[in-house]
Amino acid sequence: MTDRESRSAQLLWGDRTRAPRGPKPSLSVDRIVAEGIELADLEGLEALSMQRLATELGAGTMSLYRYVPSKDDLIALMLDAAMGAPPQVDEGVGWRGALEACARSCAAVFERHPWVLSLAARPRTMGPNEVAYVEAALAALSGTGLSSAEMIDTVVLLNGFVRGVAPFLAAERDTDRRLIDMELIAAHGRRENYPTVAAVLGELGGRRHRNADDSFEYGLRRILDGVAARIDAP
Amino acid sequence: MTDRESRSAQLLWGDRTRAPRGPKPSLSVDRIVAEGIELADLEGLEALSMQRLATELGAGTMSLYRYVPSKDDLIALMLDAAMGAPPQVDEGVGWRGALEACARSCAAVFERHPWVLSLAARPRTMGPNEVAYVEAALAALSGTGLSSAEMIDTVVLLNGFVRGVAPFLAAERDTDRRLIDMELIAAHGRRENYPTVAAVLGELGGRRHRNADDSFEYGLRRILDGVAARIDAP
DNA sequence: GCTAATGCGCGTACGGCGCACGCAGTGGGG
DNA sequence: CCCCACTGCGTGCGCCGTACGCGCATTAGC
Repeated sequence: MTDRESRSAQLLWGDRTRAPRGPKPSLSVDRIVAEGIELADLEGLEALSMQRLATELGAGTMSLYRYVPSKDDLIALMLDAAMGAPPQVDEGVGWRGALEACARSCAAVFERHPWVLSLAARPRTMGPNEVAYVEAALAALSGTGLSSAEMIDTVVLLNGFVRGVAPFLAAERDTDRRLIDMELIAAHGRRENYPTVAAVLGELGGRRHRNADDSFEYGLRRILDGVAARIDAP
Repeated sequence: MTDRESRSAQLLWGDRTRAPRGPKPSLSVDRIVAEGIELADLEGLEALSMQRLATELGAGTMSLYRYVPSKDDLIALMLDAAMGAPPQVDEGVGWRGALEACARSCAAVFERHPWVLSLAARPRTMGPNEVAYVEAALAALSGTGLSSAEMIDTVVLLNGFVRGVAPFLAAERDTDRRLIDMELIAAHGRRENYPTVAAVLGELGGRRHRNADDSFEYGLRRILDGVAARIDAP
């Protein structure tokens, strides 16, 4: 419980009621966080500075520090707020349907807020919404007969997959930016170092457009098939 | 082929021979990149500044820019260098053994160089080593009867899993830092919002230490099981 | 060996960053 | 009504990435 994390943890988990003494605040943590998310969505995390954010809010730069202890804490709040609550799962869809719903909802968040990815890639303390996602996934698995360790590992597996593929999906959706730039490789005479890549990409280039959703669904199905096999035959 | 990417692409993919005119350089791109990796390993990416790096190398800050066009380009070079070459795969281990070797080697890199994770989470242009990993994985799958699209999707799935799961593994290895801090949640009276999480974590807390390698192996097996099912029954 | 061309190390400077500090003013509780 | 907790925010500090250009080392061509 160091100072550094207790500050952001207090804001993440504590209530934000303040003593009604003194003048009314003209801003609020929620408004700052919301504006920060909007700015990060529009121009990326690197465009988010306290000065820029304050300007956007029509306030002085230092005024923000009345609400948020540091930029890092603000970003932690933005991360959890951007996640939002996990989806409501219909009864009767089974563990598989529930996990699919969680995974798809999570992937949708990463698509809407790409900057979340680089933040979620580092170890941190999860906020209420993030833990709620874990709760939903664990609850879905609680009747399957998996052990506690296996349940956690399954959630880790699924969450890891969604977070890991998101950059690939983003790259597949973006027709300009190529993760693997075969022209660049060929231009430097390295094409023969990667024969299989060249062959596979060449064959695919002839086909109609690569669909990022297909990649996601393919991976999701393989994972859930593997988990199902484990559940059915322990 | 914008200016911004052609610069780093040139360094990533081009040869680094220089005309032998003028005085001998006292540094080299490789030495700068290596020192940058060491610094990032020891103190994290946020401690890596050009001034700090130059001091570490016993050079003036601006001297680095004779070798590297910008900090971003340096980081791109560090990323690919930190990946290293993919593992040599023994003949006869089959597609499954080869993919396992790639996945484990990749995970080892992320454990040695945690800062790579936050970089790999954003869309970028892959370097020679990264593409070599893809080549190795695709080559392993080339005799399985999967279509080109399915081969790519499988590589994306596996790579996504390894990258997504790495932060969890790091958190499991770190006994202090908790991704889910149940004491913190309880301290704010939110424990009852997450009954399943509390139950599962409580049951696990009684057991001896959580092993990160177990989580990784569990996920890897489920994924490969799912892929095997697809290969055997198309 | 001389000269011109070239690449090198790096000092200086600029704009922007996060944020510590402290001041002036506001408005509710006693 | 007065006190003081609390507000917005101006100023200033240290650090950041890097554009620019100077002085010098080194080599190619003569």
